[in-house]
Amino acid sequence: MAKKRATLRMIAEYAGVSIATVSRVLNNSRRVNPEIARRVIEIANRLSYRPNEVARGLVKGKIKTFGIVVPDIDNPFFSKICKAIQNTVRKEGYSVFLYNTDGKPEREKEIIENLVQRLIEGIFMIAPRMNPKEILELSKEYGFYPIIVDSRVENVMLSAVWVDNVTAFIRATEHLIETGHRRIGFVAGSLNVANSRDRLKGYLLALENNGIEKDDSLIYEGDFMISSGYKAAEYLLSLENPPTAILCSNDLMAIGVLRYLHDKGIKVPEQISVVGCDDIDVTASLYPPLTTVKQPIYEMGEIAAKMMLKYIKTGKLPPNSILHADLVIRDSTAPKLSEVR
Amino acid sequence: MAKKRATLRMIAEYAGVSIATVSRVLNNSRRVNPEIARRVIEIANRLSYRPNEVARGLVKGKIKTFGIVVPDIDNPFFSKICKAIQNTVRKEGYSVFLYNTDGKPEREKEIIENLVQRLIEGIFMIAPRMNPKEILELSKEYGFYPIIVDSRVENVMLSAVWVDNVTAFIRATEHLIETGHRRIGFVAGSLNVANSRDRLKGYLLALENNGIEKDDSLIYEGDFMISSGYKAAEYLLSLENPPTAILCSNDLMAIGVLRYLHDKGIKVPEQISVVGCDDIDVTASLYPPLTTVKQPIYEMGEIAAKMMLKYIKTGKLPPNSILHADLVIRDSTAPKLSEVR
DNA sequence: GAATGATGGGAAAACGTTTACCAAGAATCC
DNA sequence: GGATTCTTGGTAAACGTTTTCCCATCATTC
Repeated sequence: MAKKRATLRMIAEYAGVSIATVSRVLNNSRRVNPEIARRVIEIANRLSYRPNEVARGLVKGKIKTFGIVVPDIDNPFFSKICKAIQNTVRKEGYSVFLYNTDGKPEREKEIIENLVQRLIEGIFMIAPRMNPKEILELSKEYGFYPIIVDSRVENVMLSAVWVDNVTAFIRATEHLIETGHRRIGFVAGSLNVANSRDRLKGYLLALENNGIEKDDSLIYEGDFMISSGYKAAEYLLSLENPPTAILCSNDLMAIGVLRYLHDKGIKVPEQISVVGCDDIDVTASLYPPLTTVKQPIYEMGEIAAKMMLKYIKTGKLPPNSILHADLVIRDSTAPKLSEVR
Repeated sequence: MAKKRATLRMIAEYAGVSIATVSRVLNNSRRVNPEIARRVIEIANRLSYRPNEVARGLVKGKIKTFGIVVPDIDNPFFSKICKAIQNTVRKEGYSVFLYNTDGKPEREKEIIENLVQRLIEGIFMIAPRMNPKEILELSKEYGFYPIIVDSRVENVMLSAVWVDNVTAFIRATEHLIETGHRRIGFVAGSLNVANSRDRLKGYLLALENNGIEKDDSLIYEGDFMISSGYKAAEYLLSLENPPTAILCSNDLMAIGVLRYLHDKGIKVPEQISVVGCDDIDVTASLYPPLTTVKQPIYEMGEIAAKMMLKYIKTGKLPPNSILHADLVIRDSTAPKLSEVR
């Protein structure tokens, strides 16, 4: 059973040298006699020595690890970001702690405190609920380095990567307007999330630019889950004057919308157009394939990871990175019914 | 900037007592004078003291953390398991390291070594590629406690939770047979995964039980991703005598199959029936809603986590847990075309 | 050939905890 | 009232590293 793990001490004893020498050989942090080095390495291999990262962490005051704080790992958008981060930092020998907040702001602080106790070097805050200032303050108080992912931060000394959601949603809305729609339903995500507000803003700006009066009854606040898309569609179609197109703040809610429309036998895009956002993997395989705002998901995670790594190496705050999202037009949007007639 | 974090030492100094006393108060590991205790706690709060988990880990020889090793965190099936594990162990104060293997067996060993260096208490191996015996050996050599999730293990002293895939796929296949299908295509997952082999076995047993001769050309080995489902459908429909139903080893591949059928204008279920497996969230919202083998995904993760926690507490190997998977019949299956005529 | 410098090794402190052991006083027992 | 046990606080070792300092040796320089 579980033999005792090899330690520097053991190796030192076998090799007849001091612990310091062994450490130096194994980290080659200083030149040592090649003959001794050879012997030490040989013994270390024989004992299949693995350094105790915890002990190392204690003396270094930090451990080669980052934290990832994410609202919902079960959301394919977030899981892809996590995958990108994980894949990227792994190459530099970093591990990651994963924490789910279930979108609860109070959990975020709790988690950060926990992570700091573990001497992590940095924290990826994915779509955080806390506002940037609070995060900045905590980062100073506790001494960790935060990177904000998928959330706009301005006028705060914080590194972040996000996509320009306002422009993207102007584009998406205009696509609908161009194809003749004037009553466009909007299914927002939780409005305490900056992205949701930006997407809504893009939608409203596009309406304004095109001289369409905004109608609050066409705006529904969901929570990014399939079920809330379903409810949103139910609500929007129950209006006296229902929309001819529905723009959703993410694909999951768009899937819920499609589901409701299928259930009611309403044809997409013939009777109503639907647009999503994210372009998660299933989106292209839905029926009909969904027109959606394609977010550079993997890229966003990768960039965030690289920013983190760069900061660790140089100690310099990397500049923010603002990504662009394209609209990809598939088969869920078409000219408004009346135009077709 | 980043003030010095409070340590036991600092508290001890302020309170005019020894470090040991402070430690005892904060962990209330031994009775101390209530007056002193009060003072210590008060000071600890004032300095917003957080114990250094790394130092604690070093002396205890372990850190309150588990590792999760998963083939692909971006697969909704796995991400839900991870979420369940995370949610469950969190309540007992445990954190988790997350590692993606991309399904590469050599990465598994590498990751395990890395985790062990970090003094984790246990590792969740989700759908591992390594075989159980190897895992058992490693666990003894390195001294960690493994739990196998979503993979059958028999005749090996290892705790595991999995679902009875053979029975589930007998049921799924028989559903198809009952509705009149005799040429049933099978889209397998990678056959180096035990689950894939079990599902195939269930399919073959059902055919045998019903006197249907097996036809190897109807079996296609995919890799669990949407794209391979698409390719599988392409292949199966190119056969001289194509199947009238397609049974898939997971939902993602079934989505790919549906996608291909839509592209070719083949109606589901009128012209061909499709069955998936997993019942991931989108499944019910596809068009048509997919008939699928519903896996108790969250439950599996939760049970695994509870087994782990129990082991940590009692030191006793919990017995394996074999879960049942139900077929949920939705709209993607129907009597074979010829029966309808 | 003495002074200087470079090299390579070891001793020990440090990181922040937990905990075994010790000591002194209080409480209990007969 | 003396012996024993209990209580409660402190001292210091231990966990496994890294790293600073020091020292001995040897080479180099004038």
